[in-house]
Amino acid sequence: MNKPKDTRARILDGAEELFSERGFDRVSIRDITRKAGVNLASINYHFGSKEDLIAAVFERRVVPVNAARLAALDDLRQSGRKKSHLEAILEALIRPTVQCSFATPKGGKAFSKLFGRCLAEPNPEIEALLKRQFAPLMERFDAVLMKALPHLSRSEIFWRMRFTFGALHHWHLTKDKFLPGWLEPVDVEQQIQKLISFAAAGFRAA
Amino acid sequence: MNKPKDTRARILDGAEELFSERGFDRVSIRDITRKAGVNLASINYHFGSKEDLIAAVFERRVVPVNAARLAALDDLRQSGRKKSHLEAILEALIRPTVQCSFATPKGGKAFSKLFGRCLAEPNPEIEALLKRQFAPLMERFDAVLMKALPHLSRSEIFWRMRFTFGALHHWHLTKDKFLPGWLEPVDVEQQIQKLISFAAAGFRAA
DNA sequence: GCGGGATCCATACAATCGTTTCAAACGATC
DNA sequence: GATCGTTTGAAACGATTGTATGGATCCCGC
Repeated sequence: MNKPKDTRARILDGAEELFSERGFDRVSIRDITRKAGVNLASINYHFGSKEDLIAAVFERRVVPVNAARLAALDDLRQSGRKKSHLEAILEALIRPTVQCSFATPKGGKAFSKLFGRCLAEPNPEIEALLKRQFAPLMERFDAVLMKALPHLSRSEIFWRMRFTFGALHHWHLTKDKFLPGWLEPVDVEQQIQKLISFAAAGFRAA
Repeated sequence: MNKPKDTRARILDGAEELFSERGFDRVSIRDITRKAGVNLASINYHFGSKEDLIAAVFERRVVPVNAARLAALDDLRQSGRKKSHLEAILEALIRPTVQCSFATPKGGKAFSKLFGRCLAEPNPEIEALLKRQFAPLMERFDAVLMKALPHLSRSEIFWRMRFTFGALHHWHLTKDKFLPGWLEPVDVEQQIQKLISFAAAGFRAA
């Protein structure tokens, strides 16, 4: 068994699942190593500290998602006409996360909650991480949206962007919580579409 | 100094501020008692446990806010015509929290963050508290919205309500975070209006 | 002014936290 | 097969956590 090299990966997987369920502070080093079936000291050996493990777990998911968002934005600029559809811009923001949340058989559920949780975490290091990962992203979306909606002020776009992000964030965080029994099930595409059309209408409000 | 009776209140105030800044898990009993200038044992004496203190801090703010929401909904039904404005319904949901967030000179900032944080907390007791406080509220809003928007299915209303709540929640949580320097300042009424018009447009989306 | 319940205080407790240590086991290289 | 750096293992560290205890102090009704 116990292949030599995958200790790192097993820690990351176990940590992601536990973090997404309980948050960073309510999961101990011992919980993670127990779940991953590795030695207690291996987290500090491979990652340096718990904080650094958190950052590694976080970045493993967020970096590719944000890269996909920027790539979608680039595709939009190249292929499309001068002014992009509002819906297409919002899709570039929304689709990568929602898709990733539904995707990987085990990581999906964890990713969704993890992603939502990071935005709510009081941990100052996480906050710095967020800023680093999202500041350039937001600038790009700001610029594109200002071209698509020239009648809106920059501040107005900022707030509507924040509301949109809030809807997306809260959906991730409560993805499978507080759901009433009568609710009709939705697949990935329907969920993406619901988010896009809600946000697009919000951006188009008078 | 040290009036005899206000130890409880000083604990609640100090705890609220600290909780809202750092979250429940990153604040110790000792942090709270130190800030409140009271003895270490007084939290367990007055509240029983840290969990119970959290519940007390939470309910002190949320109960009156949710009561105000339901009262606003009642006013709407009595004074208005059979079908209520969508905007008026959303105002009943949004105004109490935003107003409370801007209101009390010191509690306002804390309330806003505290309120946003509760919705993101992994603590299972907080989750139960939330369910107890918000389940009846959501049912009432569901019913009113179904009358106001009869062409939407119940599931559709559920999701748009959740997106709206997400925008509101995220606004609370990041109220004074990640704000760019060029952003124009907004007062209470403007902020409420922005939230309402965004959400209303989302509810009216095709 | 005195008894008694409520409150406060200093301190101790057991448990758990993240991290460190150092020796043992491993894997590749020559 | 000896030797190297890398990885794992069991145990212990000091610090911090929430809570419990028992005596001092206060306040109010009699």
